[in-house]
Amino acid sequence: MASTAQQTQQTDPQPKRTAILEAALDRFAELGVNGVAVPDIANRAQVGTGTIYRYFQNKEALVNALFQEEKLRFGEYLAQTRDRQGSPRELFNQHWQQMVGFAREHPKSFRFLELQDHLPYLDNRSRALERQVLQRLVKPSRNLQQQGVFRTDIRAEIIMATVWGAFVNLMKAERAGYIELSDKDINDARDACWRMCAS
Amino acid sequence: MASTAQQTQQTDPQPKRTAILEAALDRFAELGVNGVAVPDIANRAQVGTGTIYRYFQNKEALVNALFQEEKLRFGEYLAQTRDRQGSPRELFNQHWQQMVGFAREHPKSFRFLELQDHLPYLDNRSRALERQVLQRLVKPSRNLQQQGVFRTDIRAEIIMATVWGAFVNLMKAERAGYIELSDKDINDARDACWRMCAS
Amino acid sequence: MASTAQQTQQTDPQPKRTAILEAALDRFAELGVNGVAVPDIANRAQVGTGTIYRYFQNKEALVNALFQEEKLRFGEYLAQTRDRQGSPRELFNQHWQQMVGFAREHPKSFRFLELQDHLPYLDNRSRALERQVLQRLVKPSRNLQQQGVFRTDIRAEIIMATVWGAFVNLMKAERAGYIELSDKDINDARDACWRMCAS
Amino acid sequence: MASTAQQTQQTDPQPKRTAILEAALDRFAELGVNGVAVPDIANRAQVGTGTIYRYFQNKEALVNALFQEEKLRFGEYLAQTRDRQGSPRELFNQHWQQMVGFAREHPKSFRFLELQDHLPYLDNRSRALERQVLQRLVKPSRNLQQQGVFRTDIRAEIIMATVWGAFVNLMKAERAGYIELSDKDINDARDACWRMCAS
DNA sequence: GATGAATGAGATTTCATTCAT
DNA sequence: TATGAATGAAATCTCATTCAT
Repeated sequence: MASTAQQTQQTDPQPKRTAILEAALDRFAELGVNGVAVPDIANRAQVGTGTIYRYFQNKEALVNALFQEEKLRFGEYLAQTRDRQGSPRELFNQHWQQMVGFAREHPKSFRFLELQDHLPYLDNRSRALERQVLQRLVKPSRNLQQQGVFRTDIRAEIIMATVWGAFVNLMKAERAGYIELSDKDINDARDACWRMCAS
Repeated sequence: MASTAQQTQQTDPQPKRTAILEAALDRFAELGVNGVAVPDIANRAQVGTGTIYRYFQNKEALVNALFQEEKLRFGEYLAQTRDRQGSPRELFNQHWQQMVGFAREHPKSFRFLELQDHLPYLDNRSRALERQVLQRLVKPSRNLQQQGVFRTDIRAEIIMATVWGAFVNLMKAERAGYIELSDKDINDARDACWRMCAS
Repeated sequence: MASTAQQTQQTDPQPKRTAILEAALDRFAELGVNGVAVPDIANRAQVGTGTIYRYFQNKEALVNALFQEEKLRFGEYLAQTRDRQGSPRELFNQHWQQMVGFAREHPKSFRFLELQDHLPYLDNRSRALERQVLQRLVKPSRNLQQQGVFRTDIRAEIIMATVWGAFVNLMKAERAGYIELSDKDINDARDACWRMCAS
Repeated sequence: MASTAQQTQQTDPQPKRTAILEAALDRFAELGVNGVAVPDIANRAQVGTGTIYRYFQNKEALVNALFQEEKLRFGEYLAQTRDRQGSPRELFNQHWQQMVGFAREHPKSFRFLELQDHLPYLDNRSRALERQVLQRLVKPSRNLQQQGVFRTDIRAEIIMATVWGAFVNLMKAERAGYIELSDKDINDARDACWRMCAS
């Protein structure tokens, strides 16, 4: 694709910033935010310690910037153009597949975003963004309710929180080594969630 | 019950240890394990800092001990004698209510156990215990499957992880201020989960 | 003297705090507040670095505490019981001698207090205390004015600031190696200051 | 004068150097030498950070260069052509007015030069220059002594240090907010100093 | 010459842990 | 056994200086 070709030609305008965020994601996903020292991130990013403080006011600001970038990346991933055709059931499956796809293709991002507790240091912008991305997940539920496909005796927010929680916990249990997830398992869970919502 | 009466008369054989664990839960639930300094725990427990190290080898051991105590408390809560009579649906509802009850009656315990990421420092014992308690949640699913009440085309572990994840995420979203949960919402989610599992 | 004997028997209730303040005065007097790192103070005080932060919230608080202790010490030095007899001129000379005595007996204290610019980091308490000690120097001027000994066509504050400034600058010039001060020089300056004020 | 007219037409041969020194004086006067980071000076001077190091070997060299420039400026200010006529008293008053004028017209310069402690980093050239400028203040005292106007029973250096110290301390107390100085106060102090010296 | 992003040594500060009492 | 003052290793962060452009 032309756009891809162009992208590869475009040079990152802030390669160090990018390297820092990548390194931070890498370490945070593995050890948690508090398990990683700033110089460790600098090392992995092949950057001086002080450089991190040129791009981010302090460690907390770095965490929030990373959180926001990854939440946005996640939001964009979910919004990827996809076949708008198909039955509601097929659309639901596509949605689910999108969630799986993100967790599989961006495992560090997923671990950092969803498997850790950031409440103690997230700033308002981060929390607003998280809310906003969650709202994007609520919308399809609401649409399906209006189409009479999803039950209407339950709030769309609750449907979303339930499905999303189910999904995240599957990933969490796999990550902790408590279960192994085959493709069938994931599809089974998907179908169970459909049953949960369908009228 | 006599045993209960006795228990209340029994003096705690290790009151300091208990005070430390209580204080630790209190602070950990609010600020996360890494947000709390050991002397802070000692202060809140009305105990010398060094005393903590008489009962626990180090901070990590304290975290693991607390995790295990609370997981056990949670397991026992779930196992509380209840009406074994009733339809499968009623039993499921009782189960769900048990989960809600724990989260409501022991909010600190719930936050600490379920809303934080402990993977980086949990030891084998803690992880084995978590597994074990999760298994207790799997069993009812398996039973209901064997009775033909739950669908059998999906593994009991997956059912459990899904329902449990749905529940935890509701609590998480409430804690983060992203949704407000009425009793109806919680019951709606319960019924949705039932639909998910029932054959 | 009995009081002295008692003092030597009294043990300092906070020997570490005292050692830290002593070490800090020592280094600050020589290199200025910004020329000294906290671990240097700790080393000289034979104390762990962290110990300093048990007694003082941060470096700035240490500077302010030291400033206040030394200002007080200076104030007390000036207030030392002395011969209340004697002519105004003799009293003035005693006053001057007191100032000389402090600068000579507590050279580090004098350098730290008077030859450095603390404005950028002094807190309100420190500034209030400095004001207060300066007021103690204003009072004798005012008294002598009321007795008709000092001229009254000039504000007591101005007299004080002038005499005190003259004295401090003599010490400063000596410290910088720009002049050498004999006893005669110091007495000459004293007499000059007397002429300045006397009616 | 022709030379002055030319000077105003001449473009500064080193405008960046001048901008750096101006910016440094500005910041140093306010925050002290150690309170100002080199890049801050560069920003205010509208100059790249590295540029500072083209004109000055390091920060200490910059401080010394600035100190010397300002001391010279002060020396020149004092030497400004003035009415050589007039009684000794009038000459003394003119001298005093010169000091006041410098402090009022070049407050940053005055604060930097006189209200801060530079001893720890002044180099030999700076200290020699300071001595030299002070000598210029000593000379008039010596002259007046030789004319029999000033008392001769006190060294000219002592007279000078005393008068100068009195003056500086008035300014310092005003700067610290400890006193407010009216024109009358300043003139009163001047007259007091005259009395100090006059035979 | 001029720049300013990048650097890393070094400063400040925290906190898990120890140990004398 | 219990204490909590003391510790210093390690974390966070700053800033004088360099160097590729």
